[in-house]
This record gives sequence, structure tokens and C-alpha cells, in this order.
Amino acid sequence: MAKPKLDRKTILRNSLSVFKEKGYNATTMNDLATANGLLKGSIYHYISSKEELMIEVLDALKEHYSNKVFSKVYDSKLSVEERLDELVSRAEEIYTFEEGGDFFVNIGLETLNTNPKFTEIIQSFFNEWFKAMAFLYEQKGLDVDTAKILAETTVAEIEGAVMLMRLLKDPNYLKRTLQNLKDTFRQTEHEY
Amino acid sequence: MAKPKLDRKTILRNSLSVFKEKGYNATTMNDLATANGLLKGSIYHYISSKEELMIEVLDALKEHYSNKVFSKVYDSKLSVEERLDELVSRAEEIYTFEEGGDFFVNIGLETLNTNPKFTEIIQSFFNEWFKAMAFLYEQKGLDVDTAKILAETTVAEIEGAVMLMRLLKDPNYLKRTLQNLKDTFRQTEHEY
DNA sequence: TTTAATCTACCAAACGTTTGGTAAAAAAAT
DNA sequence: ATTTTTTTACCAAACGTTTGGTAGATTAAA
Repeated sequence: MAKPKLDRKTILRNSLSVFKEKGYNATTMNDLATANGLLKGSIYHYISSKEELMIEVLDALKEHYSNKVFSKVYDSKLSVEERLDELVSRAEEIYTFEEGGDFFVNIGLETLNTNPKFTEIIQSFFNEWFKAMAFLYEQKGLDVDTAKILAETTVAEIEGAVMLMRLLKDPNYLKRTLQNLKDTFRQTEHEY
Repeated sequence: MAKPKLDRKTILRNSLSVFKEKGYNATTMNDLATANGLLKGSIYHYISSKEELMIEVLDALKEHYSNKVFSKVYDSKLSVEERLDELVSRAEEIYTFEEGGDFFVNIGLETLNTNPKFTEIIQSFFNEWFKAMAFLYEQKGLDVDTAKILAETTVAEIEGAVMLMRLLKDPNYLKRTLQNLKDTFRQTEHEY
């Protein structure tokens, strides 16, 4: 029988989907194997352990955000407002259409005291997000300190809205927050 | 050895402490028994199952917030600002000094797709918080709809800050958010 | 002496992981 | 071009451990 090989990307995508729905601890190797069309033991042909798999998933997702989302912020071909729009619409797309809410927060909170390797990746994700957001505010003419604080507040607001969206099963929390972010961003004074 | 009987409150408090540190799935019955000074088998003298215990813990905590925190909002002996202060300082105390961050959010996200009974309690907690917060804004003269939206935004902001505080291990996120909340609340126009 | 609380010992099920083996595909040797 | 060898992909079964939960003996209090 001709056996089509699973490539890394497919495995990571399938596994992410399971981890998103069940979290880390409640996800079994059986779940992960099934999601990849395999039996429990067979998935060890591709991965070394459940923990390693999660680390790979987190790394890949962080890399995706760095290269495809946060990088837009430094694209000098776009206006400052357009850069924010890119960032916002990517956030909206990911939070709304994928089944998960914010994966980094979910896994981060669940494994905070048990899996320091996960925590490390997740923290670096947020620090990159802060940096991108702060850079945008600086482009608007705010001084470094104010931009930093405003960036952190913005991220906190978005994350809080995502959480409520998940828990209360109402997407309006996030929609409203993102719209509000765009509005107040436009009102922020611009340096010419 | 003298065996003093454990009362419900102590059991719930000890168990809460474990659940806060490890979450639901990573907490074992052994952990819970040890935290109560018992061996695994003995704790079943007090509880019927791990799931039932968690439900009791969530219920008790929700009841605590209703009676001791949110209720302050309706206390006509206090000024509107004083009522907000009560709410804020309670929040700060709980989030900062207990080991856990926001228990409801942590457990809510972890068990969202696996334990609907938990979700139900957690949702009702947030709805009570919304109601209290909206009532405060109404006392400030805002119309019902605006007050509701502002209340939800406020809760989202606080929760986002608590999450970042936990994940990045920096209490400043929350402190800043709560200070900001008090400031903007005072600036909101008051109806005489 | 009765009753309540705790310990010890245990169970069945589920967990993550390893093993022995098989069949097909790819590579190497003829 | 055919055969032999090696590699790849997978399965079924089992491993040792841990899980939530139970039953009976033991201890302490009333």
C-alpha cells in the first residue's frame, strides 16, 4: 500500500487544533494520533514526546506571528494607520475563525507552574507583541515610556476581550474592543 | 493521635489553594488529600468526587464575591466613589496576595469544552460582576446601554491585566489598570 | 460500646511511551 | 531489468505508572 507521508506542517496544524480544543493536560496521545489519522503508538514515528510536540507547536505559532503579523508594523510602505489595521485584522481573523481563542494565554495559564519551557516561549511572544505595539505608538509621536505603557494596556485589553468572548460565547467583546482601538489610535496625535 | 474534624470551609480553602496552583486536570486527589492533611482514601469521607469538590469550590467562591465584594456596590451608605474603591481594593487584594491570579478565568478556559457545569458557574460570576459594574456607572449618570458596555470593557481590562501579571510575573500591569480605572471613574460626569 | 474519622490496601481504567513486527516503497547491487 | 537490501510508515499489543475511586481494618473520641 502506498503510504502518503505526513509533513511537519500538517502534524503541527492538526495537533494545534486538538490542543486548542482540550488544552494540554486533557489532550491525550490518542487524541493527537487520531487527529493525524494514526494510532496512538504510530505518532511516535514523528515526535519524541507530548511535551516536545507542544513546544514545537508553540514555537511554530510564535514564528508565524513574528513573520506574518508583527512584521507588518515595521513595513515602511504602509501608513501608520494601515499597519495597525493589518495587525488588528489578523488578530480578529485568528481569534474569530479558529476554534480557539488565544492559544498562548490558554496554555500559558494552564501550565504556568508545571511546564516552564512553555512559559518561556509564551512570554517571548507577548514581549514581541508589546514591542510591535509600542513601535506603532512611537510612530504616532508618543515618547518611549508612554508608548510602552499604552502598548501593554492595549494588549491587556485585547486579551481580556478574547477571554470574555470565549467564556461567555459572545464575539462582540472582541469586535468592540478592536473597533475602539482603531478609533482611539486615529485620534492619537501624529508627528509630521 | 487526636483527629480533629475538618470543617467544610477549611476543606474548600485548602482545595482552592491546590486548584489555583495546578489547575483542574493537573491536580490529583493525592494533592487535594495532602493539602488537607489526609491520605487519598480519607478525603472521600468529606467529598464524593473531584468534580463535585471543584463545583463546591467554585460555588463558594462565587458566593463570597456576591456577598462580600459585589454587594458593596449597592450600599447606599457609601459614596459612589467609595463603592468603586471597595470593589477595586478587594480585587487587588485577592489577585495580588493569593497565589493564583483569577481562578475563574483559569479554570474557565481550561475546562471550557470538557466540564459544562464549571462553565455555568463561572459565567454567572461574570454576569454578576457586569451587573455590579454597570450599576456603578449608572449611578454616575450614564444611560443603561453605555453603562453596560463600559462595565464589560472594564472587566475585560482588569482580566487582561491579571493575565499578563501572571504570565509575565509582573504585578504592575494590574496596579496600573486599577489606578487608571479609579481615575477615569472620577472624571466621569456625575448626576446630582 | 458505639460512632465517626482515618489508614492501608487495593481496583479498574487510562495515561504516555516502547516494543516487535509487517508491508510497501526506495535505493543499491547485480 | 531484475533482484536484494534498506528504509519508511504504520499497527497491535504490551509496558510501567498514575489516575480517580472503593472496601475493610484500625484508631480515636463520645
